[in-house]
Amino acid sequence: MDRRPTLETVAARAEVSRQTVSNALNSPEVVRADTLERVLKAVADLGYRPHGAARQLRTNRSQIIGLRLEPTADGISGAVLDRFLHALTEQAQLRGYRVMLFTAPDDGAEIAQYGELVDVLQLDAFVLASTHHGDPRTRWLADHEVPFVTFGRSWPSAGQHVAASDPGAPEHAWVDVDGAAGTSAAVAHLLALGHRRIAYIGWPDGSDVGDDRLAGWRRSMRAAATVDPSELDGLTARTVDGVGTGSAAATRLLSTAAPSAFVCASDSLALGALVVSRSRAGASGGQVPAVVGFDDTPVARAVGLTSVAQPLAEAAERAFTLLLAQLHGDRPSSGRGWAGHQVLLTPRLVARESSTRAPAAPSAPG
Amino acid sequence: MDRRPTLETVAARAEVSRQTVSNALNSPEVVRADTLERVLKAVADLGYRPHGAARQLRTNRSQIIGLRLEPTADGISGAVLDRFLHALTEQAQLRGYRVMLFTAPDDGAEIAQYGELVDVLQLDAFVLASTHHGDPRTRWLADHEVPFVTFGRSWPSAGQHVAASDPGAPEHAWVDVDGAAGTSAAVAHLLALGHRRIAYIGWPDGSDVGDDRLAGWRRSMRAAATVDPSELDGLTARTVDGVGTGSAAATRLLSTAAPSAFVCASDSLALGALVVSRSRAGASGGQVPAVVGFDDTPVARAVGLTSVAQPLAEAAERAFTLLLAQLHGDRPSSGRGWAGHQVLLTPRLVARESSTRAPAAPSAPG
DNA sequence: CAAGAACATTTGATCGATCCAATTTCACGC
DNA sequence: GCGTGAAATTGGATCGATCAAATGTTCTTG
Repeated sequence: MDRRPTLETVAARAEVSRQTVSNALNSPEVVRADTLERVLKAVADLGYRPHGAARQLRTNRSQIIGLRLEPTADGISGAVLDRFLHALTEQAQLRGYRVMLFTAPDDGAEIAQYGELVDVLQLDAFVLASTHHGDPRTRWLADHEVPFVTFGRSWPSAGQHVAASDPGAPEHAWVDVDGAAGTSAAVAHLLALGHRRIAYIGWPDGSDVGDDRLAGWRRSMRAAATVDPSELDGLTARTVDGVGTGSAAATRLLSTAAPSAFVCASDSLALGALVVSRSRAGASGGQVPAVVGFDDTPVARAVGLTSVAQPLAEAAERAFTLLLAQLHGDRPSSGRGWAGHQVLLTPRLVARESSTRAPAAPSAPG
Repeated sequence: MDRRPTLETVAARAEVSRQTVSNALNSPEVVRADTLERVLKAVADLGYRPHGAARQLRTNRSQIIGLRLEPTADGISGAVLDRFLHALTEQAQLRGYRVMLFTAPDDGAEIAQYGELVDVLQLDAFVLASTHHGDPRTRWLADHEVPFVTFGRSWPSAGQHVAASDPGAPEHAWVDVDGAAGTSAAVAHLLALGHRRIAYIGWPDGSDVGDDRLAGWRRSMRAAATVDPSELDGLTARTVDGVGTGSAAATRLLSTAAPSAFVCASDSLALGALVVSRSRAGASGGQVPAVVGFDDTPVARAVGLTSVAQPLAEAAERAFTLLLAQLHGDRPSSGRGWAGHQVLLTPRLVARESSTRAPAAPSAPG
């Protein structure tokens, strides 16, 4: 029964010292070419693999990053974080890191977990799902100088406006997807199909992400000017997320504002609108209103719903790159904070059967 | 700048030796009561936390279990593993373990990852998603004596019948959900509602899980005898998973076998059947066929689809318990293999609006 | 009250890597 | 051939815990 090889074992076989083997693996440039070759051969022959714990004990780095698994998001869009997680795991693996999971019922417990994970397992960094301004979690991490990135902007707290005059040095690194650009693209897509009265079904006021998506629709509609700006409010519905609520909102909008298309803040809402749209086809024999959702969840693919897809693989990659920069020594500059460590990605519209051409004469119903 | 406290630090403060502190934390029963108290106070005062890497270096245990993140399951049911993962993480955390993720494009790469994770990070065990008989992954793990559990039975390989005469000692520990019991419960539910002609929409032959679910429906239908056994084949549709294929199958069955209800192998198929059912209501004004899905995914909840829910939290808990047994020394017995280390859980039916009462005179349409 | 067992605590070695300083080897110019 | 500085290599100390065995303390008991 041979024990697993250690540095010492390899050293003996290559007839060099422990340290030279270590150098050959970690700083090959300081080892003479022929020695290097000999050492690497010994490593290969013995199938040597460094012992993580031993290395960690000495270097104080675990090569592990932590991620909190959110309490099962029961919306349809739970799959979003799932895909992000997958991409992140892949990225980490590719660059010599691993992802460790943990759970916590609330922010306080999450912070307690940070402490434990940093002290006991020496996790090198964390990735957080969306945070808000002044979040106790980001504060804790920053205070303890633990590198981290968030997926989702750190939105300014309610009431605090972001003005050009407010330089507000960024508090941390983040990666996010431009929701406004997404709904904007949805509007552009529908306009190109000939739609003019495009309604919006979104979430109640107060959600940063929701407000952002609404803003994109609104901006594009104003720019297109296919309806009078005063009509925009009438073309907007705001309701809690869900399929049923989506259906209700769509029904209401159809009877009060006669839109020929819906842009929705989520696939759940869109699915609700889609059901109403399609049933309308059979019932009144008229044109089926077009529907566009958000997040491109599996459901969207399944039911042929046009949806705005977040570039999750790229988000994960950029997030990890930002982490690496910190792990390699990047620190916030005193004046500008974490300026330059933010990435805003543009989502992509995936067109499917749910967004069809508009009726021939949309503004003059015959 | 104080360094973080070590055993030595605590020992000094409690005026005992290193080892006594270690004992106080790991085997309190060997430490005298008053000493114990003094030590624990010092631990609390200093906020001491053991250093994971140091412990691991000595004990050869990482207290980490590995789980491969599958390449994003793009079906609707991807959420199933997601919820299992969450429950597993929680369980592990509760019992002093952590979950580490990794990815691999295929079985070979997965095995390579095992090697790396076991050698370098000394993962204590693995949890695998469903496996088949003679799976190279389970063989590798067994050969290397790495504890593991699978979520999903190890089905006998094709062509090999499971007979009472074939003792076939179980090859490993597993936890699974009884699919047949699930579809059986669905049939019972529908029978209770007065349905007699209950059709089944499942996957093509060859999938173990699929065949199991079909068997449950078939068994219950034979037992109920509400239709002639010869009709059962006509009430069965088998198609690849998907919403569109589900719709097609439902339409076909409705015209050829006139069922009043559908039991489906997945929520995707069920969603397809549901769309057909509901449109039929409006079109022909007749009774809406009932539909039951499988997995109780978020979509089912969203659209009001009755579905069979897998007890994922319990599955995770049992899986972890089986792992712990192995981590605490359980080994396969020479004759009976891993007998006794299998858990088959019964799923639970979640009734929603999609399963309604049958027409008054189902067998005598008027 | 001494001898021996049972209990409590301490000490030194060890896990396998990296850090750091010391030492040896090498290349080059004079 | 030798001194010199740079390059290459080495050996000892160290990270912070647990193991194993030795030592010290308390409790029985004849």
